[in-house]
Amino acid sequence: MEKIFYITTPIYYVNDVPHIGSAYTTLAADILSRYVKMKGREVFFATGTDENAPKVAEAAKARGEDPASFCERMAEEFKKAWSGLGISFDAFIRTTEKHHAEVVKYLVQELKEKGWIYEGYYNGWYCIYDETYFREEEVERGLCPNPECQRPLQQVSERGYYFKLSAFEEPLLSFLRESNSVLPDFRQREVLNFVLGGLRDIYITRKKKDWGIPFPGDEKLQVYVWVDALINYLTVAGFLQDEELFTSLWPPDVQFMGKDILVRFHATLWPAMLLALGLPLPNLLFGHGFLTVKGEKMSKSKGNVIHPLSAVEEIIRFSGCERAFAKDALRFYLFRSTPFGADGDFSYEALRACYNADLANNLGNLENRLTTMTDRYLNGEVPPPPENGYSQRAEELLANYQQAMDNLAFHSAIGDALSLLDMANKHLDKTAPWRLFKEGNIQAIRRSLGTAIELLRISAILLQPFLPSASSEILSRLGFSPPLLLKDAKWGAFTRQVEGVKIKKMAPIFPRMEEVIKISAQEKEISMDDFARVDLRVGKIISCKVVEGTEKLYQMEVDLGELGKRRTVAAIAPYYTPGELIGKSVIFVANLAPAKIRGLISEGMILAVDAPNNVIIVTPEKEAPPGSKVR
RNA sequence: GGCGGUGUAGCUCAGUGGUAGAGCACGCGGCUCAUAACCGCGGGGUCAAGGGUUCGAUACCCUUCGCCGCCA
Repeated sequence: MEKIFYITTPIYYVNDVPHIGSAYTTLAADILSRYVKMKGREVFFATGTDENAPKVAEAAKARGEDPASFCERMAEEFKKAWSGLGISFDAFIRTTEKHHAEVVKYLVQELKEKGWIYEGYYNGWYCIYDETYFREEEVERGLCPNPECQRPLQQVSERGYYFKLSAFEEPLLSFLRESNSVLPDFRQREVLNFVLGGLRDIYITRKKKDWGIPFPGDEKLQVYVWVDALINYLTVAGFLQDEELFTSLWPPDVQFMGKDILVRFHATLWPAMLLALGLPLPNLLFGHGFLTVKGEKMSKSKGNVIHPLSAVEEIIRFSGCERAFAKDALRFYLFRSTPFGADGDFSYEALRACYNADLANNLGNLENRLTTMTDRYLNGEVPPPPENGYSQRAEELLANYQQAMDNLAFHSAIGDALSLLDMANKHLDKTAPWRLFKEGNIQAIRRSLGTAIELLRISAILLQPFLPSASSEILSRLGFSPPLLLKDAKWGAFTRQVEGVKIKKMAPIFPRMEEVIKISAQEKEISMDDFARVDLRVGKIISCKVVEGTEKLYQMEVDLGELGKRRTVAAIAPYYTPGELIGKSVIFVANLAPAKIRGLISEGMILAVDAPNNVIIVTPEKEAPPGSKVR
């Protein structure tokens, strides 16, 4: 039996909601998965969530939530996000699954028995916040070396266990020197340099907490989360549970990850663990780059984090395309605009440019003009592709595409597929079926459209991994039944159509995006127009009383002059008495959509300063008549 | 500090020992099947700077400067 092609993504830390970075990795895996399936091979694509870190429990407790149900909820968030992006995985592992803990304990025990784990003392520094240990030489003035942390460290000396990573330098080097063990090649060099610099044994236990996997044979300790996390790739493949599955999967064919966890973990600790266990090593580790936003690192503090699902919403909003195609557009943009492996930049401007140029003008418009002409000139009947000079060029591009895909050069594979569309557009211009129609030359029209449609058909097949829904739609509109395989992408290889199908003009799949200004408004800055939409007015509070059954809420009536009186509810009772408020002039948001608060209608909002432990009402510096505009 | 990479048209990037290319953007023209689309043409670059090798370098070597990454 042929080995099942096994693809993994890292498991994602549940403390964070799915962001564009994790989406990027998972999309890459989905793209490869679809490509391999297109080659007719069986694929197993696994992803999941990393839930055993102590911080996860802390985060849950901070929200007053039980860690288990917190993880449950977050794991669902991830699944929802992936399906919202059109990703279809074959397995989803959560490291809090019971079976995973069994696998981890079993393997740790095995490593101990084989002598790769030994007991020892850990002397050094520990950062409570980062949950990270540091060696003496890494630390200055007792502060955390992580530039974003820099908190005081604890000096620790504790008993625990080490994994003999240092024993694997030689075998690791021979693995890492293989030509395609690590990609991109520049990262392979980084990894090699790292290992050549010498490996230290790694401390693989932590003090036991009420969250995490206990260390076998020592109740006071638990397994370091990275050891636990890496083992997920074995668990999800059926290790110790489904031997048949496991033998048909192992080792992974491609393991995807961000560059940050390639060198130390996936290209070093992970293969060393496998070597120690006597298990085959992964065929390929791929460390892709990061996405920045307008050249800046994404971070919560900068407020520029892109959430993949909201990016899909934006695409829908600005183009009006269907949701399934918006999902396609996002993944297409991500892999079209940045060579896979390198760092990339995300911006809605670039997304729009890419969407319009490639998807609307090129692909979508070509499909549209071809279906229209087939409908009008040929009564909806798709002509077969004639043999001509295009077949050879199409074959060359197909070969380039395959080579690119096999090397995970998604960027250039997309380029090859798009070249076919260019050829089709040029061909139409040269042969001008609309002129042939006026001349009544139906045979020539059949040849012309037959050629262009075949180019589009092949291109749509090649684009299936990148545009799963749109490709499928295009092929269906042309009368084929997707999904088609790579072998169908040969010139004239697949002319079979759904019986008696009539091609008709349909609504554009990718309507153009026109609204540049609105898009920029989605980013950090808002335009003057956006600000002007807020109707700020001077208002005079004319009544104020506590909302029944609450301690903090006041219900007030505000006089807005020409706009009349408005009711509003505000949580300012701890800071002002009704007497202080009645008669006061305030700044009021007059065109806020009405909301119901505690069953009471609130028809606007009073502006107030959110000061530490205080709330301060904003008032005009001098008296102004109620209803005056504020700008 | 060590190692690796990179600096080419407004933007994103290809590229080769023989005096530069693509896509996007921009301008003009054509066409009308099409989503102001598509097709054609065009402007625009001392290929970071300096030196060397060579008949000849953007490409090879050295130095400097800028940026990035990995490690320490």
